[in-house]
Amino acid sequence: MFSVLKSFLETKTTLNNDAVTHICSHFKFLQTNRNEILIRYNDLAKHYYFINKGCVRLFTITKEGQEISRYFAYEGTFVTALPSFIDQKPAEEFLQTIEKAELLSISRADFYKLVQSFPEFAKIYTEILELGFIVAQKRIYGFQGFDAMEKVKWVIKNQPQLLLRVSNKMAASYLGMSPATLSRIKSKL
Amino acid sequence: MFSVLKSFLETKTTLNNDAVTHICSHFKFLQTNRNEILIRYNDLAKHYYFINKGCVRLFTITKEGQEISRYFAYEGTFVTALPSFIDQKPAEEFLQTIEKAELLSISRADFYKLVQSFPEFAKIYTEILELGFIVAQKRIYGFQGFDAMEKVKWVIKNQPQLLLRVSNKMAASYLGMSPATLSRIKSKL
DNA sequence: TAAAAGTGTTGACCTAGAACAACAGTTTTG
DNA sequence: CAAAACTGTTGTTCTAGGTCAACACTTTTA
Repeated sequence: MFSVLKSFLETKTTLNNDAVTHICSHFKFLQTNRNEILIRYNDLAKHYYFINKGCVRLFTITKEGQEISRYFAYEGTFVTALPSFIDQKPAEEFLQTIEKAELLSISRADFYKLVQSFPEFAKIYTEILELGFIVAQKRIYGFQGFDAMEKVKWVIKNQPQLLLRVSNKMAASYLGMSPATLSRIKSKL
Repeated sequence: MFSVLKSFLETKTTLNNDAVTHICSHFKFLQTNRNEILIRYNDLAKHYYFINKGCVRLFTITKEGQEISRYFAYEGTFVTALPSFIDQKPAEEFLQTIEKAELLSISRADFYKLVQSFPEFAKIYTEILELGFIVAQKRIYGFQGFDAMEKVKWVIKNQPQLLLRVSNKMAASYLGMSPATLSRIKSKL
């Protein structure tokens, strides 16, 4: 049950076995179906989720009612509505499983307690932030000035999982184009 | 000379006077002209800069030779090519003053030494990362699905300094539109 | 398991904004 | 301070990609 998280902690840190077990003990196991909502638009993000299995999506809805995908997270990574988790303001986004998933959830209070108690765990948080920052940067800047074809090539290169695991519709909204355009582009390679 | 940085540290942390002075002693004062390049495309970011006065821009150049602005930083904030600073890989972007500026620079080694020695300074680094992350998020998601007019309104609301201090050309490239389009939109409010 | 709802693909049309160009200021340079 | 280089604005033209619609599949629901 904690094996994925354990090996994550073991490869990322030098925490000993007891510490790892102690950290894991704060996580609650969570089975979900497809399309289950974990965080709603007006919620405060109260938990951090570690993905054991499955795929989780962050998205919003425009005033016209259209879903726009922001981010996809896969097994072996942490995910939450981070700005809300940090500042405890309304998320203004949804967190949703898009496949049957197994998650480990930790409360915000426990998470920060661990950050305070274990410098090695704090390091993981810093890494999450650094990585999140870098991925966000790459995403913005990688797309700037790209036409539709270039965006698709970019995503194939930088996030190869995406087009394979995610529906065309969701991928298209992530890429900022209509499903029709994405479909046409894929047919031209 | 260190007054802006000092008051920044004092409002953000509970560091005592000695610690603040000690931290400041690691920064080197730097006067620059307009349009001076601080970090080049293939450089590794070796310094963090605190802006005493002036405005600093992060940008890249497309293969067609067009400059694309990524980020603008103003007095009282830290700036560098952060992904490069973190990973010590080539910046793949330029850091440039766009006004006469007064900067305080600290070397990467000293910066991380301070992060390690002063938990309160580490907290500042965490805040920089969190804020950087949140701003980047807002920027991506704020723009998603927006047409040109909406982007301009967004930037007026969320980064009011931008249109006032930055040339139309730079602002347009930040917003992902041509200078002509930005000009036309401004004329319609 | 039949009906209903959702998804991917393709075709026809249309529009937001890019590209190009001309010109008036403004700033830089020698 | 004259010439050269840059910037902002506006008009004209052109195109990438959006919208709408039709259809075949697939998935969900009752």
